[in-house]
Amino acid sequence: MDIHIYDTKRRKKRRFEPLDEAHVKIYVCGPTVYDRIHIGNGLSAVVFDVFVRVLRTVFRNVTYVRNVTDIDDKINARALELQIPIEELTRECTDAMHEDFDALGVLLPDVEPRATGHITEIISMILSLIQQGHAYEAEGHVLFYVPSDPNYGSLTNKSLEDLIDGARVEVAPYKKDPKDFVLWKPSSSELPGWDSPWGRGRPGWHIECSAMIREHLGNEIDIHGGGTDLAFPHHENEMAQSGCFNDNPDYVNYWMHNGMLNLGSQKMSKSLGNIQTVQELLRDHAGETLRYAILSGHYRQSLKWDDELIAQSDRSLTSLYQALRNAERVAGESPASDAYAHAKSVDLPDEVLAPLCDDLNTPRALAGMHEIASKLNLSTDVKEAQSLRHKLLGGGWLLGLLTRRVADFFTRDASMAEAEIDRLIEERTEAKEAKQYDRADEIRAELLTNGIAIEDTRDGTVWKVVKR
RNA sequence: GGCUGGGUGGCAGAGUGGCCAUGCUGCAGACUGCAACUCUGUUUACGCCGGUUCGAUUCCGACCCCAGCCUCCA
Repeated sequence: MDIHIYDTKRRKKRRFEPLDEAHVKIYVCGPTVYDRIHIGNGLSAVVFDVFVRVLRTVFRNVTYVRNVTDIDDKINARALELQIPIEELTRECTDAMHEDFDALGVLLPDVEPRATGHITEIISMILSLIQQGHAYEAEGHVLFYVPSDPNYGSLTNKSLEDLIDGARVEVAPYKKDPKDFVLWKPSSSELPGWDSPWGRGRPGWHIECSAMIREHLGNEIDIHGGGTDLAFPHHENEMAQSGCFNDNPDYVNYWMHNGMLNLGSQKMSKSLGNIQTVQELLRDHAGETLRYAILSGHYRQSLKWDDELIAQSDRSLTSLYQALRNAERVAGESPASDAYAHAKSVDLPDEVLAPLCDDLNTPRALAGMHEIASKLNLSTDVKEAQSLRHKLLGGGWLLGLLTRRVADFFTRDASMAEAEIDRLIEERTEAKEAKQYDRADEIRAELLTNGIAIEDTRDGTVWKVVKR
């Protein structure tokens, strides 16, 4: 099946043609680790997680690299504030990030490089850029000389004049051109630093990605992803560095940028302070619900994040699980979607895979999931029900949903002991048989007070935990 | 100001030159002792003004509004 991707640089949807069919290479910018990640970071991770799942169903061999920025002025400031070593801060934050991503159903990338592990590669890349006349040293700094790159601005369609007009950045006196940006800067003795030809210092933000891409994926890659807020200046600068280094401005074949998550009418961002951490949200909501909420909008659109979205997502997700639960009466116990981890595209439902291949249209893929679920609810034939369930779970695998066992989904966090619930249900069944409906309803009300709702099926009564 | 991307029914959110998106919610009905689950039906949609067309929410043009980027940010 063909995959189509909206390419930020070309500003249109393009059919995806890998550089090498036998090895697809994708790189995505991960977060800077100095605190708990917020749900906007989670959005980016979930989006590319689904995209990589799709790539893997179509292509045999995919290498997915997602970096961790572990050297940065904010990290230094935060470590100072907490009075802990920088390494301790970044290690703890990275662990916490893994916890949060895992709760959102995000699989690990093949490689998760850290900036601090690539200082040698960074220095050698800077040396080459200096040799080629694209960078220069000034007062212990090394700066990229923007006028040396004829393609600068081509990713985000910016003209150099516009950049100067709108410049809010402070122009350091040692810059040859106001647009020049830092590749290397000096470190004081109390800050983390590495020896370099330009003295003890640390790398700039943009060069680390250039170096890590080259180290782990080579001089040309298929896809580069990240949040749309990174397009400028981060990716533009990265493109300048890698493009000039290789003399190939198209070293990235497809640029993909996810839209921002909004809280109220504004982008959720640490600098605005309007963030919700994944950890906070997980206190009240299942990670799978948050994932559904993220996938309910198209990745390039901004997503309005609020309680209503989460509540709707929870109900919608529940209806998918309900279809699986209903199907168990026809087709037997259901596995979780993880069982489909190694499925290839031929086994996966077209209703879900086709929209995902079309620029990752997750809202339409979810519509496909609900269409399958509706058919499953109607099915009374064992074979048909099993086949539909197979499709639903296959689609669930692609989206990273339906990962829990049905029984676990409905009976998680029960406020009563299961034995007690079973006893009351049995008592109610007896009351019903004796036509003592007042007593039966009384038991049902008592269970509901404890957050337990019951459903009478033709095969007996089942229960589930509901939000009160 | 420049550069991106948007404005769709109560809410969220796809999509299409004329035919059902989908989910949630509301209402009505079936099922049920009553409910729940499920099923069926259903209510005011396509920012505004022109143009092209037999026909536009969908194509073209103008306008209004919103968000992102132009500083660190997924």
